[in-house]
Amino acid sequence: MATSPVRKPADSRFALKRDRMLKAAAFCFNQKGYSGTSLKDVADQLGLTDAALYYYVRNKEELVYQCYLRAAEVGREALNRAMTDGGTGFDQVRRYLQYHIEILVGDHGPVAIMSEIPSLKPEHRDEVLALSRSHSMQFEAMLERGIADGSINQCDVRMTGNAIMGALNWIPKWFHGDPAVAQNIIDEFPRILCNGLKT
Amino acid sequence: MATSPVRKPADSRFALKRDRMLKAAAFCFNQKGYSGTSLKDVADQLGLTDAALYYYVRNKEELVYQCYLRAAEVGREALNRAMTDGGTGFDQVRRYLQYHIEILVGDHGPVAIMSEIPSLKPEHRDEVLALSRSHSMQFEAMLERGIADGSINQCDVRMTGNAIMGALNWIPKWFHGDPAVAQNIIDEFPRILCNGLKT
DNA sequence: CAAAAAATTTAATCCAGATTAAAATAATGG
DNA sequence: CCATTATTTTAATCTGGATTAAATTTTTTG
Repeated sequence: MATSPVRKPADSRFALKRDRMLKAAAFCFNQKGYSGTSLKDVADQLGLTDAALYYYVRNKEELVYQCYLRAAEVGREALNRAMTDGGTGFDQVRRYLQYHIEILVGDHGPVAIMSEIPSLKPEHRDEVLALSRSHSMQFEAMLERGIADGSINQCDVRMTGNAIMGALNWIPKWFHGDPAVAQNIIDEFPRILCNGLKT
Repeated sequence: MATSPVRKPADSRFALKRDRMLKAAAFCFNQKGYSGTSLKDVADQLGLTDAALYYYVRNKEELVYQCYLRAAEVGREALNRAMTDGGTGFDQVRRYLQYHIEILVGDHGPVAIMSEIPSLKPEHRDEVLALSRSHSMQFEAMLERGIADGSINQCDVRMTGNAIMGALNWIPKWFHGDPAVAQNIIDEFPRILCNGLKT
């Protein structure tokens, strides 16, 4: 039962296809919601049959779950990059937004909005909820560091965080892949969302 | 076939119950999405049977449709009140946000987020889409007036509008009716969202 | 190339939840 | 109190779409 020695090409192809699938799913979920998209919708995007998806994922619920995990990771990475970049709290917030948005609208393909966490099965729901909360808390902490170092105005970090996250989370609802618009978002959103934070 | 003369009590009761139903539906839709909520979910909130809902509405699709119409009207009213209030563009934006948010989180009960417009049947979809676009355009026009009168910073009104609307639309995703939080949102959100607009 | 493994499809099955029709109950008006 | 209308429930039906199993095609490997 020791893991088979190599199997490089097959595995990497599997991972690649699975990735494409998750992105196709994210795209559909963002448009029509989790329950609103059928597996056929996702399969169509890939030129596959709905049944084929089961080769990559246990069931539909696991598909959202994986999408949400990926979304959480994308957010976490943006946050981490921004923190290691250093600078004032304001700088970090600004960079976090830049990084996160670049991925949301960039070639990494669509990232799922976590808008139907309640539909996940309890264990998954709890896990994703924890990830989501953790992300919010880290962002709020970042805001607080900015307030402490004087780069960000005194404010209610909880509400400010909710406002900014809302603006981010809503992007996939109106952005549909036009590269010109993507560039516009990348250029404008970090500025717009940070403007109100300056001291 | 002339409309019956009076029938006051019955009609008003019908309208009232129908209103409650729309709010219950909006609540469910905001949590679990349109396709994700069953008619039973909505009926349970009202202490009714799922079949009873058909007395008030033709079918499930019409339920969302009505919810979205109400949401559109609520937004339009907030916008109109703000405009008739007058003042600088900035003042108007600020008041619009205040009015709209007060209704979103206030006693008027939950207002549906228009997050699944694609699920509507074509005629309804087009109509709601038109209302939604009209709202966005009016809001952007308001921003432009602010820029023209010097009360709002030069900015990309399209993106700024998208950012602010996103923050608003996301509120029902994390606000679940706690009055203390509601007050907090009312107090903070208009300030937060307007802060970045000032000249 | 031939066997084995991987990937996908075809063809059922199965079920939650929407919808409907008929029956039952509640409210109202004379 | 009766008759009528309004409201709700009970009990089917019907269907889209998830899921599964078996068969088929494609790819890999020795």
